[in-house]
Amino acid sequence: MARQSNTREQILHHAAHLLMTRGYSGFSYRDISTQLGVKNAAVHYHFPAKSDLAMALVDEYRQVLRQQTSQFMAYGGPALPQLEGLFRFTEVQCEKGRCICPFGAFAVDYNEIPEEVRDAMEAFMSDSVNWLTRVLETGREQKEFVFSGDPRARAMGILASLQGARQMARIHQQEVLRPVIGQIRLDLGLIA
Amino acid sequence: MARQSNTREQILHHAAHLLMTRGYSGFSYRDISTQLGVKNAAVHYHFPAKSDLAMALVDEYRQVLRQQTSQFMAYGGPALPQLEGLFRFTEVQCEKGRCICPFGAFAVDYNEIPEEVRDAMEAFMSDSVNWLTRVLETGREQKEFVFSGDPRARAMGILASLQGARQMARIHQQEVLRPVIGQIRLDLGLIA
DNA sequence: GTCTATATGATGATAGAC
DNA sequence: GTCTATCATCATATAGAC
Repeated sequence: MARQSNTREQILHHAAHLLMTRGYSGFSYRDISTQLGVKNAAVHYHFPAKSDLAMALVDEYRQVLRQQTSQFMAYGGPALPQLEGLFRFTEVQCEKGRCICPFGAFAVDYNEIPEEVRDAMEAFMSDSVNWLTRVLETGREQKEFVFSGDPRARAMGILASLQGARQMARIHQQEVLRPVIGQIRLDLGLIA
Repeated sequence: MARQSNTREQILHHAAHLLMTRGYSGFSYRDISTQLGVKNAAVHYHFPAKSDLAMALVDEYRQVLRQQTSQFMAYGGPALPQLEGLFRFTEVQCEKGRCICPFGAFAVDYNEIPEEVRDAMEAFMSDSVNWLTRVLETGREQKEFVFSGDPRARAMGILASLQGARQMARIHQQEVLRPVIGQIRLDLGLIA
């Protein structure tokens, strides 16, 4: 893979942050270009339309998750560290300025993004649900987790909790993410 | 309370829908005025700034929840119907064109709304958490629910699940809200 | 009291300079 | 290949007509 230009990387970096803090229709090319010290049209060179930038952002976020999950998917192994990795990943992203999930941001502006991006989001979400379902199944087989019901439904419930918690955290004065994660642990029999 | 003008009500109605489908910074006064057959400035008469409209939207949504909860808060009673009411309320809102929670929309655009609105949102969220905490506590005392751990943490977990599920539902092809609600029921001992 | 005409600035995007 | 000058359009918001 050819090395991406520095400007392109910087654009993606700033755009990812802006997406999480202001939402998709809440930031402009000018916001990015100002921080980079160039004109907004320079951003248009790297990403002709805003939807191209959206597509790149989804791809990038997808790769981040893949880096954390591909190993497990390929080789199997203990399930608990996988789950803990998901918790830590969420906590770290959440603490950085109370950022909401890029996914949540796109979900809100879902009707304003092109179908191509929506498909990528759907694929991303399917991957996430499949991965966590597999983690839960494996963990239950190996007696790491104790829970009843359908693993897939539980996977969806956990992902929904985390996503919702990240949004509530932005509004609520009180801590949200920590108790919600504690709750998930409890329901998986991880706390005596 | 003096009766509100018809135009004002209509503006609020359309704005509420637009908020849930396109997000706060995803709709404009023109979007509203066009649907009403007037000029955008007419909307500015009723709500001088967009933040005034935002404030009214939060207040309105808050009243909707109060209508469903005030009775319980005041008189006590069986907890299960309260919880079922929350589920039904969420399902109905979600089915109407896969609308996300107005709250989730505002959370994304949190950095673009004035402090006054943020305070109202915080108050709204506190009310919601307090209400559900009380429902869970009462339900556990009356043996309607069976669960372990802190009722408040569980209340936050449930609300986060529902909010996250509404967003996932927009993206995911597969059904999300139903399995997530099923999961909540399971963890409250409502399914044998 | 209610709405329309108008202003001012920001937005995404194009054509062309270096 | 990379960026700047410029555009048409849309945003929120004001001043003033009915």
